Amino acid sequence: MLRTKTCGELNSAHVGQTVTLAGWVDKYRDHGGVVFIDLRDRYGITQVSFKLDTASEIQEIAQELRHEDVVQVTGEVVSRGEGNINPKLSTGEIELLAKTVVLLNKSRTPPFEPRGETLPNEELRLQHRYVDLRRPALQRNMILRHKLTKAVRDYFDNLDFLEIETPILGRSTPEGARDYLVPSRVHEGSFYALPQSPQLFKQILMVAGYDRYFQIARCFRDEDLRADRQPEFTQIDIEMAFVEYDDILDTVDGLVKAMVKSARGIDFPTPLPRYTHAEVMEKYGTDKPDLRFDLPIANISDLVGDSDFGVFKNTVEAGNFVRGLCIKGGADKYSRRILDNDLKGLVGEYGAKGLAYFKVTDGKLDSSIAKFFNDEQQQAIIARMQGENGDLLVFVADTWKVSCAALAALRNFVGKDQQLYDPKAISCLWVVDFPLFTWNAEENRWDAEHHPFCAVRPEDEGYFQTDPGKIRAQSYDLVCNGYEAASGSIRIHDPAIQQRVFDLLNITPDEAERRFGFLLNALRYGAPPHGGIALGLDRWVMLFAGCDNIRDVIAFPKTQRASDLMLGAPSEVDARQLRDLHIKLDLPEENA
RNA sequence: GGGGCGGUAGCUCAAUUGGUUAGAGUACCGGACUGUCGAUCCGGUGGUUGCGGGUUCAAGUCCCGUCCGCCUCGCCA
Repeated sequence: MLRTKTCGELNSAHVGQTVTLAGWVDKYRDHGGVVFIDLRDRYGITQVSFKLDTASEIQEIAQELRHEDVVQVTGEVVSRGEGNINPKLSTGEIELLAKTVVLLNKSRTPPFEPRGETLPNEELRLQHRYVDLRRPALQRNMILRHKLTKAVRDYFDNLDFLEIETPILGRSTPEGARDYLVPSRVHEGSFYALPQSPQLFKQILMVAGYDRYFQIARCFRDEDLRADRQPEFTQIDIEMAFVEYDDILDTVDGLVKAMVKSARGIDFPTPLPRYTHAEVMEKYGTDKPDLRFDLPIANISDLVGDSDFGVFKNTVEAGNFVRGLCIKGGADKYSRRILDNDLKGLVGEYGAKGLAYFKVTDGKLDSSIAKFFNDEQQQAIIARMQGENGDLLVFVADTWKVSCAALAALRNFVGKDQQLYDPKAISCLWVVDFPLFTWNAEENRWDAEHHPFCAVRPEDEGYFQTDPGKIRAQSYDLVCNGYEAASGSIRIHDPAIQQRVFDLLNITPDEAERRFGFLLNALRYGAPPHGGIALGLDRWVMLFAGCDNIRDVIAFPKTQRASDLMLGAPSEVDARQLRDLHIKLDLPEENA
C-alpha cells in the first residue's frame, strides 16, 4: 500500500504516530519558510506542513506542488496547538509534518477545481467527469447510492429473495418505448434490443418457480431525456409469486422504510398512504402529486355554469371543467403582470387558453371579471375554495385533461415559489386503481395504461363488454415528492383473461403469439399467480440526496441528446464493422 | 418535432444606445514571505467573444443559419 492512513481519519489521538498519506493537492499555501498542503482523498482533507528546516529536496518538491497533483507524504502527526486549529475540518486539530514526499503524478492545470464554490457549466463537468467526480458533493451522492443498493440487497436477502440477472441482449417488442437496437453479426439483418425493463423475464422466472426475485437492473429507453430521465437507468426490479395485491405493497413499504433508514437514519412511518387514481386526479390533477404540501384543486364547474362570465359558462356547457387553486395569502404575492404573463404562460404550456383569477377582499371576489358573478355565486365560489381575505383564487376553464395538467403544473410552481414545504422532506404515497385502458382519441382505439399483462380487478371484469374505460387494473404506483418512484402490478396468469385484454387492444392471437409468444407459452406451463414492481433507483438516490437532476447521482451520465461528452459516444464506426454487420448507412443529405 | 434560457481569458462573470486598445475575480507563470487554512503582498502571461454568413463607417452587442449544453411540451406501455 502506498498509504497507511486516509486523509479523513487522523485526529489528536494519532499525535506522535508516523503515517503515510496519499492523495490529491486540494489547495496549497506557500509561505516561503513553510508550505501548507491540503491533501484530499475521498475520506477527507488533512493539512500537511513542509518546513524550511527539513531536507531541501522536500522543500523543493513542496513548493512545486499545484492543484490536483498526486502525492505521497510520510511524516509525523502533530498537534496544531491552540489558535491554529481549523474547526472546518474533521482533522483540523492535527496536521502531518512531512518527513518525505513523493510526487506520484503531476497534474495538468485542471479545467476546474473540485473544491471550487462556483460550479462550472455542466458541459465542462461532463467532459472532465474524473475531475467532477472528485467534488465532495458528487462523492457523497455515489456513497449514498452504494449505501442504498446495499440496504436494498440486505432487505431482500433477509426476506429470502434471490437476485437473478437477466439478459441485456434481448428481443424487440413494439410495445412501449423506442428500443435501443444491437445488430447481430451472426444473424444477418437481425437485431437484439436492450431491455426497457426485465418485465417479461421476471414473469417467466415466476413460472420457473423462483418465487421471490429481485434485481438491480439496468434498463434502456431511446426516448427524449428530462432532468429525471436518462437513456440508461437503474431499476430495483421485484417480482413475487403466490402473492396478492397487498403483499407487494407491504413488501415495498418495508423496502422504503429500509432505504429511508439507510439514507436518513430515521424510522419512516409505514404503511404509506394509499390514494386512488381518481382521487389524486381530482384533487391534484396528476397521478404523481407532490404531497409535501397540500394546495388541493377544487372544482367549481357546478357553481359557474349559469354565471354571466362567458368563458366559464361555455366551458361548462361544453361538458368541460372550471377548476382552480386557492393560494393562501396570495393576493399581494402575485401581481397582475405576473399573473397575466408568467402564470398564464405556465398554464399555456399545458394547453390552457387562459388563467382567471380573483383576490378575496372583504369577503368578496375582487377582479376585473368579478362583475360577472352575483353575490350568491361569489359566496359559493369562496366557500368551495375555502378562501379567506387576502387569498388568491386562480382558475383554468378547459377539458378535464388540460385542467389537470395545467393546474398540476401551477400547483407545483406555487408550492416551490411560496416555499410551502421543507425541500428535504420525503413524502410518499401509493396511487392505486389505475384504469386498465385509456381511450386514444387520435387513433380511435384503447391503449394499455400500464402494460397489457396487468391483472384486472375481478369485480370489474363485467366492464369488458360494456365500458372498458371503467376497468380498474390491479396496478400501483409509488409516488415520492412528485416523482413516479415505483410502478407495478399483479399480472395476468390466466390465458383467457389475457386474450380478452389483447382483444380489446386489437392484438390478434396471431400477433400476440408473434410478439409475446414466449411469455404466453410460459404462462401455459403452470404459471403461479404473481405480481411485482420496479423502483427507479436513480430517482430514489436523487430524492435522498436532495438534488433535482438525475445526472448528479450517476457516475457517467449522458447529456440531453444522449451523448457521453467524456467518451465522445455515440461515434461513427469503421466501414469494416458495418460491413461485418451488413449495415449500409442512409443518412439525410445534410449529414452525408 | 415545438417552446424557452445560455455559450466572452483555463474557470466564474462584466462590457451603457452598435462606438477608443473587450475588463474584473480566480487559476496559471515569476518574485517576496516560518503558521496559513478563501493566506498575503508585488509583477506578468493569457481572447477565433461557440462556428458560418449578413447589415453597418463601426458588431461581443443587430439579422439569418448552424453546433453544443440546460429546462420544458410532445414522447417515455
